Amino acid sequence: MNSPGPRTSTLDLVAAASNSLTPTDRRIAEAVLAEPTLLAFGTVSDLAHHVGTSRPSIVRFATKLGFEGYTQLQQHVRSDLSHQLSRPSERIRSDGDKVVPVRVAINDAIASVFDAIEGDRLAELVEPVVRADKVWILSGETSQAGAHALHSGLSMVRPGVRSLGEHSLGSDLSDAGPGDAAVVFDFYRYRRPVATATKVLADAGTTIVAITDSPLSPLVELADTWCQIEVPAIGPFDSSVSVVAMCELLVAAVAKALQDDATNRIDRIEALWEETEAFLQ
Amino acid sequence: MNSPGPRTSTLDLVAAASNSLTPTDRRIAEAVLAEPTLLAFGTVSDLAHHVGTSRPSIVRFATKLGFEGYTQLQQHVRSDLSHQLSRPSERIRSDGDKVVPVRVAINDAIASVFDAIEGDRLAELVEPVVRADKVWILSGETSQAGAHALHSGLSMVRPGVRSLGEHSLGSDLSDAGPGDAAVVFDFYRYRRPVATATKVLADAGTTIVAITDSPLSPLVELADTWCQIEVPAIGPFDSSVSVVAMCELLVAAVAKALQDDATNRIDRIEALWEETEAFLQ
DNA sequence: GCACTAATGTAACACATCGTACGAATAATT
DNA sequence: AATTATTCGTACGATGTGTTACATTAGTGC
Repeated sequence: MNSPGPRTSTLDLVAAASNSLTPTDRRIAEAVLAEPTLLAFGTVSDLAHHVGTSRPSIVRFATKLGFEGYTQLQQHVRSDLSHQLSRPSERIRSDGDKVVPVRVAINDAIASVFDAIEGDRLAELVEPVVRADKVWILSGETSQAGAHALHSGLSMVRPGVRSLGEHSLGSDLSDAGPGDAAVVFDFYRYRRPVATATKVLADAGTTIVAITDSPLSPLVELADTWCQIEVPAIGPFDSSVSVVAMCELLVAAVAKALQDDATNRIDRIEALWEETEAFLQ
Repeated sequence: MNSPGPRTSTLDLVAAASNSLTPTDRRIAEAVLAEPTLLAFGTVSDLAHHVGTSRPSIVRFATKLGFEGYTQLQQHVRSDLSHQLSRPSERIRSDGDKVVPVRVAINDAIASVFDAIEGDRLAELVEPVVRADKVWILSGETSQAGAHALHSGLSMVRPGVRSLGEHSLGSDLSDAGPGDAAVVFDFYRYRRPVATATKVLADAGTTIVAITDSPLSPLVELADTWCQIEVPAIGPFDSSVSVVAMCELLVAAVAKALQDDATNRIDRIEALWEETEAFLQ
C-alpha cells in the first residue's frame, strides 16, 4: 500500500492485542484493516452498522487496544493519516536513493515477464507442458526458487511432475522420452550441468521449454520453445522474482488449459487439508 | 508546490471562490488551505476557534461554496481524501469494476513490499538475523518459494541457517535458544503447524521475525518484529513473488550489514565454483 | 448625521454523539 | 447438571454537534 491506510503504527496496536480479541472484535479489526477510512471518518454507529454489531462492542474494541474510548482511537488513526497525507513525496525521497533503483529494477523485470508472454506466446510455452506425459523441471542453483514454484504449482494441477536441482541433474533421466516435456531454467552464468542434462533430454526426444535471460543462452538452441526474461539484481545477488512470476503464470495457464481436471485435483487437496485440520480458520 | 499533496479538488473549489468572500471567509479559506485536515477531521467549533471566529461564520462559509451546510462540505472533503488515500490500484478497482489484471495485482504486491520496508523498518527486521547465532526459517506450504530464496541467500551470507518446511516442522527445534533468530512466514490460511512451531521457538527465547499478510495473523503476537505484505493471486493460486522479493531484500540488507564478512564468504564460494569449472563462461 | 445594508457574533434548539450500567445469552468449567 | 465467566446487546444519560433565528456592529450613500 503505497500507502493508504493500513500500514500504520495503529495497525501494530491491533496486532498487539490480537490475542485477546473476541470473535466480534476480530470482525471489527478486519473491517477496519480493510477500510481504514471507516475508522478515520466514521462514527461509532457507522462502524457498528458496517460490521453488523452494536455500538458498545466498538467502544470495547477501542479500549482493548489501550485507548480510553473510541474518540481517542479515532484521534490516533487520524494523526497517523495526517502524516501519510502530508508528504507522499518526501517519504519516497527519505529511503530513496538506495531503494528506488532496486524498485525500478524489479518493476522492469516484471514488465519483461509480461512482454515475454505477450500475445499467444504463453500458450505456446504451455502447450507442451499440458500435453506431456511427464514434466521435468531442470534448474541451476540460482533459479531454484522459480523451479520450486513451478514444481509445487504444477504438482497441484497435473501428475507426473519431477524436479531436478543442480545436484541431482546427473541421475534419473533414463526414463524420459518423446512424450515428455522439460522446463529448463538458466541465467547469466549458464551452468554446464544444466546444459548437458538438457541435451540428454533433448536427444531422448523430450520437448524442451527454456526460460532464460538471453538468446545467447546455450539452452536456446536445444529448446523447442523458449522465452526471455530479465533478472534484476537485489543487492549483491540475482533476484528470482521475475522467474517466480513467470513460473506462476505458466502454472496458471496450465491450470486453465486443463480446466476441470485441475480444479478437481485442487478440490481434492483442499478437502484433504480441511479434514486434517491443517488450517486454523 | 504542485506536489499532489493535501490539495484536493474541493480545496481548489475553495481557492477559486476566494474572490467573492468576505474578510472572515477569506481567513477561514486560508486556514483551510494551510491545514486541510482541519476541514476533514475538525468540527465547526474547532475550525472557528482556530480561525478566531464564530461557528455560524464557518457554516455560512460552507453554504457560500454551494453546500447545504458544514456537514456536506466536510463529507465532500473526506470523500476526496479517501480517494487520495486509496492506492492507485484500489482506485482502478473501484473506478472500473473490472477484474483486476494479474499485472496490476503483481505490481501492487511488489509495492506493498516496499511499503513494508519504508524508513528503517527493513533494518529492524534484519537486525535479529544479523546478530543471531543460528537463523531458523519456518514456512508453510504456500510460502516455501520464499523460504527457499531466503535460505539460499542467507546461506551465502552467513553460517548457521536452517530451514524447516511444513513437513519437518515437528522436529529439530530442540537446540534453538535465546541467541537465535527465526524468520517465519505465514499467509492467509494460517497454518497451525507453523504457528505452533513458532510458539516453541518463541518460548525458547528465540527472536521471532514474522512475514505475513495481516496483523491478525497468529504469528504477529509471537513476533518481536514483523511486516505485512500483499500476496497476489495468479490464476487459482497465491503468488510468491512478493514473498520472494521481500526475502531477497532481507538477504541484501543482511549482506550489507555483515559487510566484509559476507563478501569474503561470497568470494570464497565463487572461487570454489571457478575451481571446479562449474561455469561455462 | 441618518437610514439602510451587509457582515458578524450571541443565544437557543433539536439532534446525534460517545460512554456506561445493566441484563440476557452463550460458552466454559466444575 | 449446575455454576461461573465471558461475551454481547439494550437502554439511558451527559456532552457536544450543526444549524437556525435573532441581535449587534460596521460600513456606505444621500
